[in-house]
Amino acid sequence: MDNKKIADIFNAIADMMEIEDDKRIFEIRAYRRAALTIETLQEGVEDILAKKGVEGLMELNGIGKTMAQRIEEYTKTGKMQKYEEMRKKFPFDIGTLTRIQGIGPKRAYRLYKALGVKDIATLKAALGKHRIKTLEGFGEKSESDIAKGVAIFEQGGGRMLLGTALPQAESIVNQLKESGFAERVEIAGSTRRMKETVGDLDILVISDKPEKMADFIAKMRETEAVVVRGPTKITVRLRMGLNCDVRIIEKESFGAAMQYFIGNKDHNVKVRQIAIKRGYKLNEYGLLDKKGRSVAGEDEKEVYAKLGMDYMEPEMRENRGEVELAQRHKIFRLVQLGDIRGDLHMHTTYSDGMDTMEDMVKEAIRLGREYIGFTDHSVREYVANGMDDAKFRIYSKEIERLRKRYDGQIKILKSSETDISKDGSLDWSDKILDEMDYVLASVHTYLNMPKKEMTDRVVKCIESGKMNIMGHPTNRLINRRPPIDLDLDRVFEAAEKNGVAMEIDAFPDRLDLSDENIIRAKKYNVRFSIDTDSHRIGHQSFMRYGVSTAKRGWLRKEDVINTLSFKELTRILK
DNA sequence: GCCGTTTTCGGCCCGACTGTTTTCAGTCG
Repeated sequence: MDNKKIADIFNAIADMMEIEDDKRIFEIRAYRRAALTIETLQEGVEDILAKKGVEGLMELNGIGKTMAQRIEEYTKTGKMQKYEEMRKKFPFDIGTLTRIQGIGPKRAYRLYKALGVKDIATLKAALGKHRIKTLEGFGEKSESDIAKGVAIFEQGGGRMLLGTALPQAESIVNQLKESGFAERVEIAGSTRRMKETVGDLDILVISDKPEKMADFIAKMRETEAVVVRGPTKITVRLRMGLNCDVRIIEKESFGAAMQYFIGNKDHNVKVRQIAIKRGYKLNEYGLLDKKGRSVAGEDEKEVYAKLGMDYMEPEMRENRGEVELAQRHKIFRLVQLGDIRGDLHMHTTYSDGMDTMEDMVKEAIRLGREYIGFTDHSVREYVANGMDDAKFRIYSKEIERLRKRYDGQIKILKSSETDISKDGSLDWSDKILDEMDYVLASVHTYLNMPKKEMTDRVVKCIESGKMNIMGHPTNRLINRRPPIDLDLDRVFEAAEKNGVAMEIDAFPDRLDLSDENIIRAKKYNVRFSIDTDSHRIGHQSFMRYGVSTAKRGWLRKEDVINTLSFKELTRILK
């Protein structure tokens, strides 16, 4: 897939144009916007070109004729003329240098001109000799900031899993609430939108003691260092490796600030454009009329309402059509955590789980589940201690024992996470499959099969009529393993025809299907199952990540099979 | 360079903080 590379090139072009002539700001922005679109695209640009040509690319947000042609040029020749020409004028690794905190295009260029800095290695050499602080416009502080930026860059500096970042954010929120200096504390930013990975934490606070609040934040046990500190904003570097921005907001502006700091950039740009069309100005302090008087600000819903829009949940605010929907007053209710009645994917000590079946049952009862399904691995999954036929008998007996023991408290379904073999068959005999209440089937082996073969394998299994749920359909691991190469449209089409549900695996490093792929699957009449894939009792509370991913994919309650009553569920599983 | 319920030209979101300046450029979100 060329997407990442093309996005990097567009960003580099924008950087170089900014050095050359920063008055062409709108052209520069156009390149950055195109880069963002391409980078977050789930489909390869070469696939779009193959299917719909340059026109297909031009349907994308921020991609016009020129950008589309440049993308096509790159996919055909491996080069982009515009970029190659500009590189002659700026022959240094601007893309990498500008990823260092504290270095933008202008400073990168000056470092290159004055000190011959071309990449990280030459930058480190210049730092070692303390040459940077001697340059005009730089000083002692700039040099040490850049040194810190390099250190952060080298230890990864990447985005963190939501499942790691959110608990940290919640812990900080609780501490701020208990500090006595805050009247209200809310998480904002991508964490609030429940994006699968998070680049930093954003927290909004109402406080009438901003100085004391900032002192408190600077001294929290999680804080490693203060990055910036002003009267309304403090940024700290957390020990866990994320930056945390805390903004101190007036009560009468809190809703406007929420609106401003929750939506992604594109969502906010659109909402502000709507404000302008209606004769207002929208910023983090409020919705202001021509005379600068605030017409809304304290309440977020009020801000949207004054703009003629429905309120929408944070998970929707990604500029994927929700703005237009809200203007037409067509925002609908998304599936909620409270709608979930059961969990259909969990492991126990019968395969690779860490807790016993009975402990898992007790935890599920504690969480208020009406039903659960056990899905220990089939024999081929030997690395996960998969069960053979004999072990399945014992597993089966234990499920029956627990059904009686916890009768009236919870319903227990018998299943197995069954391997989809290389040839598309299932890793159990039909006799054993018949004993199960439903079959969850997943790909775990031969992950590198070419697209056509992999798709044939999965589609054959779906069409066998023997499976009910496809477990973690793309088998990606966020930041660690790419998805298997599937033609998802063919998979979803087969799933629709055969009544097979697609799983939304809620495990924080899976979130599979992803939000984007859910949107794609929804074009077909596919249903979904949001499951935790728990391997110990604590994992059962991962459900919230799955539900938020479903919300990000715009799912309603009726799209999700485990919102059904036990009776309805067992009926459709048959 | 993109884009369209103020349309094919003329707009394009807005502000905070820092360092090194002496009124602001650069960076970041």
